[in-house]
Amino acid sequence: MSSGKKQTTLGRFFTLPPGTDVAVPIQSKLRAISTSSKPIDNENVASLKVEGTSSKPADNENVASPKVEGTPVKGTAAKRPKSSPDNKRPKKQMVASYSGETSSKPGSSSRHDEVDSGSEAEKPSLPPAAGREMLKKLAGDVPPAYSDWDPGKPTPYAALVTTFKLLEGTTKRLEKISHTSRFLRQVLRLSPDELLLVVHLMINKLAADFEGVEMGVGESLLMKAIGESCGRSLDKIREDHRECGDLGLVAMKSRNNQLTIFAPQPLTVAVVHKGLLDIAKVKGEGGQGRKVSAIRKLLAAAKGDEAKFLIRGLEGKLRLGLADRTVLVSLSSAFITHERELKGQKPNTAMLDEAELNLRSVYSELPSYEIIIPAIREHGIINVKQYCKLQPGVPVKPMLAKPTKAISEVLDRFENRRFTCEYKYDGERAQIHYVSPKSSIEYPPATLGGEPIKNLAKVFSRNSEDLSGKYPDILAAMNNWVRPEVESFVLDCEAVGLDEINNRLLPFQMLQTRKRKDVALEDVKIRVCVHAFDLLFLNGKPVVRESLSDRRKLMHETFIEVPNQFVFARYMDSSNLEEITVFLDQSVKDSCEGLMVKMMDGRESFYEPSQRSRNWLKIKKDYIDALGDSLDLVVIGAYWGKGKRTSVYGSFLLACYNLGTQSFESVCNIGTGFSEAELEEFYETLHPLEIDRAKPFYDHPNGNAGKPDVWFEPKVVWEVKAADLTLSPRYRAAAGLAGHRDKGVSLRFPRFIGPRTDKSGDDATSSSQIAEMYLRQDQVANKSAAKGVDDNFEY
DNA sequence: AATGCCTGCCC
DNA sequence: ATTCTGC
DNA sequence: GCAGAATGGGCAGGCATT
Repeated sequence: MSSGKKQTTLGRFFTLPPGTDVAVPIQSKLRAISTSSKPIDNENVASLKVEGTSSKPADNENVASPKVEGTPVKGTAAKRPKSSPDNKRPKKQMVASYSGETSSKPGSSSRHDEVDSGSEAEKPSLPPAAGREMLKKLAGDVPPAYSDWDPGKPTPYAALVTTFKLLEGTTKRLEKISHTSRFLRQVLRLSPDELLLVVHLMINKLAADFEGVEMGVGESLLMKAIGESCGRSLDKIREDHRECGDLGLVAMKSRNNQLTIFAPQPLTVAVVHKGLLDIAKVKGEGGQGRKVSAIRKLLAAAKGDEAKFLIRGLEGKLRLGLADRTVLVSLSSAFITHERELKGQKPNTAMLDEAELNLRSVYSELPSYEIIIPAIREHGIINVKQYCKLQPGVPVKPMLAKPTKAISEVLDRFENRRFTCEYKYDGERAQIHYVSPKSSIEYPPATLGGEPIKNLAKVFSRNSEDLSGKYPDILAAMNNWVRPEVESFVLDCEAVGLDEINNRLLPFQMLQTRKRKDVALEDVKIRVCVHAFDLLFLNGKPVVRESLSDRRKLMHETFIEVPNQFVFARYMDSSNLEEITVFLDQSVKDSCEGLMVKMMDGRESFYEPSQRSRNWLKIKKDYIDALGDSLDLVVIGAYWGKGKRTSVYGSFLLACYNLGTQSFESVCNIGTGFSEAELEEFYETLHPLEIDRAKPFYDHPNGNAGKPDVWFEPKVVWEVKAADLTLSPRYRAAAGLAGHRDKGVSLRFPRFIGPRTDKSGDDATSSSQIAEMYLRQDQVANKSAAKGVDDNFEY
């Protein structure tokens, strides 16, 4: 199933007004292939059960191994192979035609493949034929999809929406880039001053993340607005939403059924942007009502698909298969093509590649379109590098890590390279920026119309939010650990909660209770220790293109460790499997999540997230098969899926079994780990088990909040994995047994591993086992060991 | 003033 | 966060 | 392997309701 298909897939009972082009729901087709809907209630099912309950052809790999009864703890659960590729049901052919376009051959590689293929000296070779076709399109042989508006006049919102529709019509990334680039070029040609606005609407942002502009609008308010705007009841809207899994579609449908008396003024990109900004700004008493009426006003001016994308934008999910990274590439192509066009020429492949590499590298240092776009317009995409450099005040996108399933995988990947292992701390990412008042350099403003930066101390989050107001303690202590001669720096760290009494790190759940806004130094209750692991900028110069080995050295020379305030992340440089294993174990004992593994030398160790964002590896115990907490839980409810999960269950409510009270206590929802085929299958097998209401022996809060859309007979059991067990205000599992009067236990990062067809509902993991697993955890066990009896301690 | 619901943001 | 999927 | 889109628990903060 591809994203393009999903976006246009509608619910089972939902129909659109005539003239709306929408793909046939795949589910109906897949369901026809699926045969058996026999409930899984048989106790004596042995090895062949999996086949009995699915439409899969016989396949030796699908034999579920029997499992020791009654021991659903760590690592004992039977492993169930995932469906092998040849099991997959035939996929629907995608209809992705637009103006005579022939799509490129499947399997053909693109120039991006070439660029990413990883050699140290990467000079892309010529792409194969299909790629060249695409490049020609990028270079502008095809006329714009939306006819030109008057130059200098506002960009019609309809033009953007036309592009969005084209994007929905294909799953191919190169085609998406082509459409996007073509439209951006049109904007550059006709209304260049609006390019920034357009790009912002494409990535669905109103301002830089660190400016803290919040929409304050979610599903609830949107449903209200759509209902009011179209004169339909909230219940009707909810019903539609359940059926088509997308509020944008609901809005479009509702508007199309509505008689419009006055033809509204056509929306422009600028008007929409301003409208959204105004909605975001609304605050205070009666604010929600004012937000709703502002949304209504925008909606009233929206025609057809405009309503769909307006609402999707407000919901924060455009579902275009187009996000930051693809826009970045499209933008580079648009600029170079536009620049060449002005000279009556076209860019060749090398130029396109150069432009892309340039923009990626610029964005890597200074991820702010607000600054980059005007700079490119002024200096050209080839020269812009000199003008846009990493600087304090603009948060860098952080390097991320790829999960690895075994230490041996790490060794394979980094074979013959020098690498380092660092503790992976369980806190909050903190990118610390600093410019000393004594600094001789003045940095450009971080935003359009902002002040130049002379003196600054800020903390940014993993997602570039400004956390300075949350961590006044970090900022106030900086003079303890920054050498006085330091002029400026950007430092990548993890802020971790500190238990000073026991001299340990606090669990994340504890750190989370810190206040967030405008915290005064005296009000800090949870102390924090900064664990620094990388240096991105020092004394006026970016160091992201130095090797990690050099960056680390610089970092150690520049800062002073102060116990419990500022330390360097603990690390070990070894390629020895056994030593790494020991270090991993040690990290867990020290309240960490596992290890980060990073290359030490060469290009691959640079800090360039837009070039290769997942160049680091992470290894945690629960990634390793046969390690980590595994539970067998009963499916007692489900929620309707949205977006690409429309018309199947998108997530499920799971429970454990309390042997004493003979009741099923809710543990968690689960929504990841399923293949699309499995989601289809589970809809088939669970739908017949739906019941009107919760069983009296289901223990789950009564409120509307966590109530599933449907309840089930307690028959189906699944194996589920989690990183940790946590105290829960919301779930009932082992309530009271974990040493905290009313709180139950839930799972951190739960994911689906496989069905346990050999188990019936009351064979599920029991409440007491869950309590035991919770109490056994290092952080819980060690805490009371150190502190003495401490069972009434409340988080 | 207390409670409940919603949203955004951490992981 | 974790996981799956098309390219 | 990337990029995108599904989905998790749980907290503070802000508004609405009682």
